[in-house]
Amino acid sequence: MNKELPKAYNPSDYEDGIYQKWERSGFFNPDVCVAKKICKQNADTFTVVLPPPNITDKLHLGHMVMVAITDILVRYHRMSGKRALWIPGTDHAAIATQNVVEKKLWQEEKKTRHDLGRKKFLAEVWKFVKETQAAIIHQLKKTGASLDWSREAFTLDAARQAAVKRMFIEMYNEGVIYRGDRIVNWCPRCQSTLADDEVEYKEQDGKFYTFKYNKNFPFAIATTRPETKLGDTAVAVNPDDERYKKYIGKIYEVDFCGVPLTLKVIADKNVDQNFGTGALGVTPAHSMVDYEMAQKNKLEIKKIINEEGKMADAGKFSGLAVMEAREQVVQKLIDSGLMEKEENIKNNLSVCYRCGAGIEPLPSKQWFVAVDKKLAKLGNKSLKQKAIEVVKSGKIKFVPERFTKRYLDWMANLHDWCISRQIWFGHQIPAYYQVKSKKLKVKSNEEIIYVGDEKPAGEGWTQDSDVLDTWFSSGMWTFSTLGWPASATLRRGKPIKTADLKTYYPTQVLETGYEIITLWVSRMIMMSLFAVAQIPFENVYLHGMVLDAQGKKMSKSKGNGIDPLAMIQKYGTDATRMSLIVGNTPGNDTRMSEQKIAAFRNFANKLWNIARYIITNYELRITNLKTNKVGLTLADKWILGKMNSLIKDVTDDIEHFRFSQGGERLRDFTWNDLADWYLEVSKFEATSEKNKILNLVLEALLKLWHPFMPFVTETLWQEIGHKELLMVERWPKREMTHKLEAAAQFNLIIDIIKTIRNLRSEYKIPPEQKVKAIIYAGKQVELLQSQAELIKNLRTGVGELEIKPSGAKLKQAAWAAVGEKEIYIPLAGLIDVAKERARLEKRAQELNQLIKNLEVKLDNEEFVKRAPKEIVEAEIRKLENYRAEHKKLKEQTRHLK
RNA sequence: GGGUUCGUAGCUCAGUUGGUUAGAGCGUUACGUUGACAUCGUAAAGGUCAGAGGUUCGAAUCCUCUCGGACCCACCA
Repeated sequence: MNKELPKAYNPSDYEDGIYQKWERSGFFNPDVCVAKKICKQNADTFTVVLPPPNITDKLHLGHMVMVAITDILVRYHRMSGKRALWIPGTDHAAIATQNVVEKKLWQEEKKTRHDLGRKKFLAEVWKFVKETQAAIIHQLKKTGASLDWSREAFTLDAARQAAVKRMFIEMYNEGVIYRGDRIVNWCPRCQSTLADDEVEYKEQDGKFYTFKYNKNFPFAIATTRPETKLGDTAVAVNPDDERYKKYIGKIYEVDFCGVPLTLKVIADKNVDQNFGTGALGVTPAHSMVDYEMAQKNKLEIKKIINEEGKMADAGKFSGLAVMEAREQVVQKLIDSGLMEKEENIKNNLSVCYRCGAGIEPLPSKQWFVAVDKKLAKLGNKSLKQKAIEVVKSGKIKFVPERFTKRYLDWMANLHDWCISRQIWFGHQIPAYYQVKSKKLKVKSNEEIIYVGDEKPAGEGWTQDSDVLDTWFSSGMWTFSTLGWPASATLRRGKPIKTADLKTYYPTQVLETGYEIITLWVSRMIMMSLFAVAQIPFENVYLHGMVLDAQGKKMSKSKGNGIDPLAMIQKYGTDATRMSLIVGNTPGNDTRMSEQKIAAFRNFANKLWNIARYIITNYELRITNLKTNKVGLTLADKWILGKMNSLIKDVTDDIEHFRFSQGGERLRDFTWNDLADWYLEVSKFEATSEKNKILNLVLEALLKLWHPFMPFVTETLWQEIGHKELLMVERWPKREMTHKLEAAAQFNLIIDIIKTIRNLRSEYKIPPEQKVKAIIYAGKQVELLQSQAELIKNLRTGVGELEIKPSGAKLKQAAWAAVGEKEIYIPLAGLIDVAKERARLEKRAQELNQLIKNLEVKLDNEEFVKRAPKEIVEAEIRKLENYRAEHKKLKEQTRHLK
């Protein structure tokens, strides 16, 4: 006996200490591994960047899925001798973070950001950032993530700020970034633009008006917003619409409610002939769709609603609120007899997700990334073309594959990416404007633009007050974390590599959620291709979302998230991780329940007790683990064979991202093969080789389990007495040849034992009563005789065991067929003959049917001709087996009389 | 409206390119357990693989449609 271990594994007693040990070892950093000769200088690299969690919130279970899966990969590759690097970091999440702080500020002090001013407000934001950042990092460590903290990054730290600035400047100089007009979603109350995904749609009752602009205009149009018609510059109809064909191309000067308009009739196939009058007034400045039409047809853009949500440049309506203007326009149309119809309809109103105010689409100057611009450095292809190419050619693979299609579809329809945001927190755009004259109020097109690292010398320069879309900086995450750009080596037009970038790029896997393929994955691909002329990662593994027990999305706003830390505290990190891995297949959502975590807590304890049993009963840390083949029992060969194929299968599973299957496979081996059978056998087989085999199996098992359950395995590894860390032990290889024969033979023993137990249970034989078992073993006599003691010992309650080569006459007996063998256990007086007969007859009927079906099948010429040979042969064998079984059945039924 | 995807045991999900009698965990029920483990053991019950049709010697798996759910995109002028 070596050492006392507690009866149950209590994770919280060990986890923090283990993580500290790992961290202090420095082995999370592959450079340290090389320096300490854990892996070779020139070993392959395996790099992953952690998708940086938003600092708006603590981690939820979705993050933990990501961490668990990636940690399996990283730990596996580290143990396989690679230079494994996993880079941690957090995302500043510009809009989201600013919103959180603004909300807090309003709740606590009833102040807006404008009350504080930019500088003070940003100080508040940074205070918040520091707090949540620390919480997130604490959580990441609790999950056991083997992240290299020496390379920790933040999308808004100094290095990343420099990188972002450089990227912007480079893209601007290449003409990929430009400034232009665009319709934005403007919230008049928040005084800010909203991203498309921040717009919510609310169904409401509205009115649908049909009217003519004036008497001179030949036909009527329909709209829900008559006041915007003051900004119309065209009327669009379907090119196939017979009613309006003759008007296409004509220009009308009309007086609309006292405001002069110039309207061109244009054709657009997106106009629905059956909706309204089949004609619509085009308002380029205040509708996204209309703006696009205006661009296509080179129409004038007339802005008639201002940032306050009031009419402007709209004749006598100027200064009115939008709703007032609508009422007046409607009244005017009715008075002049132009209104043809007013219908009540339901329509979707765009509202601000934050304040619920109606959104006004407005034209505004924004910065864009041109995705269609052909670039010399990309071989005269555009970012979009290149980004499609690298996926189509298979350089970047998606797991599961179906998301490739989603990516390609989305990319194909990609428009220029608007990267400016009218908020304060984030990367301020490194563009400076100089107005020609301070006295004159100049329009934007009279500004001089300078884009660069510093404010240029001279009078009157002001920096663009906008900041960049948060995805701009996170799009650079794969290379900005690896030291891009090293300003010293910076050369425009050439791939730039610093030491890290050279060594660890491109990364191997990106593990993320499928919901951000479009937002993030696509941007990373484009930006990496632009900046370093390489793909950012080779594989994109997409996990599903973690849903709550009701199948609802866990979200901060709903507050239905399960706190991972609470689960870790209660059940341990390993159990929590396993519950997220098993039953979670790529791309599919998974529901989470505490019960499932509890099940894996039980399993961790099982593993603990397996090790505890071995540690307390056997000598450990034997240096020479080479087993002597002569001394091996059947069970030994069996478990070694099983272990051998386990190593192969689990390795294969991890390599192919089948984490759930790998975990299940390991659990089955550990629980069903090792604990239930081999350890039980070992209690009765005190052979000389047992010690070695148990050492071998336990150590290999701990290694295989380590990526999945790092804490309990490392703890046990230490308890065994290893000074080195399991984390950097070498991944097991198949060492023994696969003992197929032994496997089949021992499976037979297992079947026999199970059968005896079943019979005892079925016939309610009390446990203390010994029975006599007679096995008609056929050709397996020798084998069974050699295992006779084992069969008696393994809780079968067999007192006397007879093994006979062939069938003898039976009296009253229960029986069971085991493969081709039979076991008879004469139990006079205890047997329910009627029940047994019924069972036999039922089976005989089943067999009859099966045989009939097979005969029909084999008579079918088509089948014999066309089915693969092996299948036909298998079917013939099957038929023979069924017939044999049937024959035997009949005989046995006779014995039961 | 366009697209993607899913529907398998009471619950949560596996089921690799079609191929013997469709699996696991949890839950349920019964029985058991003083020596690694009540965080345990042995077993049982529970499935016309959403429905209909088709392809095939053979379909949970491929195709079409219907029903139901999830998500993404577009957005009703």
